[in-house]
Amino acid sequence: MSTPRARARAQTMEDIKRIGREHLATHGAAALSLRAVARDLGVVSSAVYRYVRSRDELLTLLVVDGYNALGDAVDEALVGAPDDPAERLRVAGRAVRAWALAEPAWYGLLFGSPVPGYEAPAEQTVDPGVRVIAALLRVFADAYAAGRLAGPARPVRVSTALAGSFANVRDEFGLDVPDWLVSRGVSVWSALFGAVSFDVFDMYGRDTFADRTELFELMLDNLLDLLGFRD
Amino acid sequence: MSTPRARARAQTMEDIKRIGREHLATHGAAALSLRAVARDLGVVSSAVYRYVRSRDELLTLLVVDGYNALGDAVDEALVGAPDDPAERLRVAGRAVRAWALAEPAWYGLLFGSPVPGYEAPAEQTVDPGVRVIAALLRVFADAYAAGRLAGPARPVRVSTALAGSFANVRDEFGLDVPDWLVSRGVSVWSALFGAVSFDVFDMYGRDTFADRTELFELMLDNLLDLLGFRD
DNA sequence: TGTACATCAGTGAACGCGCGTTCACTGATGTAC
DNA sequence: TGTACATCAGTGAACGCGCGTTCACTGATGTAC
Repeated sequence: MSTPRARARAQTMEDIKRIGREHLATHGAAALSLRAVARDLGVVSSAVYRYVRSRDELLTLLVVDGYNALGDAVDEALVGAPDDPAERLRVAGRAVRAWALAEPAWYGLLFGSPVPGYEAPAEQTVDPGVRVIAALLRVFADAYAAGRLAGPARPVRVSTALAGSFANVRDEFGLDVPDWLVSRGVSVWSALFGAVSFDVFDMYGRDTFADRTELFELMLDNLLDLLGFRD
Repeated sequence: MSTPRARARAQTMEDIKRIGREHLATHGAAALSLRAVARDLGVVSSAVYRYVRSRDELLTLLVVDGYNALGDAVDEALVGAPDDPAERLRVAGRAVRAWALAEPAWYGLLFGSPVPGYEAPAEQTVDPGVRVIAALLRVFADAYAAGRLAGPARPVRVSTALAGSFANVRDEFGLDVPDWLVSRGVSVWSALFGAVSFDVFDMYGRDTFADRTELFELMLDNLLDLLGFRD
């Protein structure tokens, strides 16, 4: 089907992205350099331009691949998970953390400080970037539909403008959940990534907590409470 | 008291740090360059070495100043805040967010992806770095002492190792609070910074939420619930 | 099946640029007597 | 108060380095007839 040339090309493309990822880890996103990638690829620097239009385009490829790798990790973890929504939420959270700890630099490219002078093009990055929150929202909606969640003691008041945003979210993801759950869901989402970032970026002191995995499990317990799971 | 020369030196030092902060904003931490700072200072590049031993030392100065600026912002906000612990927690959270939005690059230096090839020296950065969580823990302990918090429905089980870490935290900050509150407190802490990072680093889509300040207020409500505030 | 042509991967030189850091120096400011 | 010396801010040249990107090119691979 494909010619040898086409296969070689695909292989080289993969090599470039792999080397790019390695450089992310050793030198950081800001220092990602096509010349250095070319060196590791064993090729003269201008040759890389046959594959990638510019340094920024390579960054975008890595961003898109990264969101997809993370999305795959979460989706795969959920495929093997039990039906219980509480447990599925834990499984998804653990998958995010495990992936981030395995690929700290790649995670940093996606969720760390923005790379100066580079803005990820929305057309290419939004869809993959939305996969994790989409998966989480599905779990939230399932928990709600199954009557597993206790609503707020006092009604959650949301302005018309923000209620409109919440309605858009519901539409986009095809959900049927109340505003209070959207509010809690967004909180759980950002809290989850906050905990993972603190862990990956080493914001707790080096040895403050003896067992960070256990600490994360406590965080998951707390997030389940926050979402409203009845015991 | 001080000689003109000493005063000029102090002024130049401040200028260097100010310019460094500006470069953080425009070019990012990884691209912070002593030559560029010298250029903006209107001085030949080698002159900067009279003030700063190396590029990394300048980074460390900015990190320390950053933690202190954030710590000051939180402390000052709390000075003017009411006694109610719930409100104090909100005030502290808003202060963190406001500072981060006003100084996104500086915030990114402190809480974003690590700068490749640079590690902040613990001796200088730990004390200032710990100020915000110290302030939060005091609020948590006050809320607990005032009987404002509901404990967990089911007991929180913590391994001996992690319980030891929790005990160390209690000692270090002179607190008298149960393990479940340390667990929730750490969660609130990382969740708060997760929400602020999502906001500052633009991880929500550009226009997903009509009013991010209001969204953050909902997050604060949720964090208060998570901590255990009775209504 | 063989040939002529088109496509394309990779080369090597060049462009103009910026970086951190060292060093010997000049000239102004500060200090001890 | 005046002078001799020490301190120190800033200069300018140099070191060796890496960067993104363009361009004309060679030679191998693929394709149309």
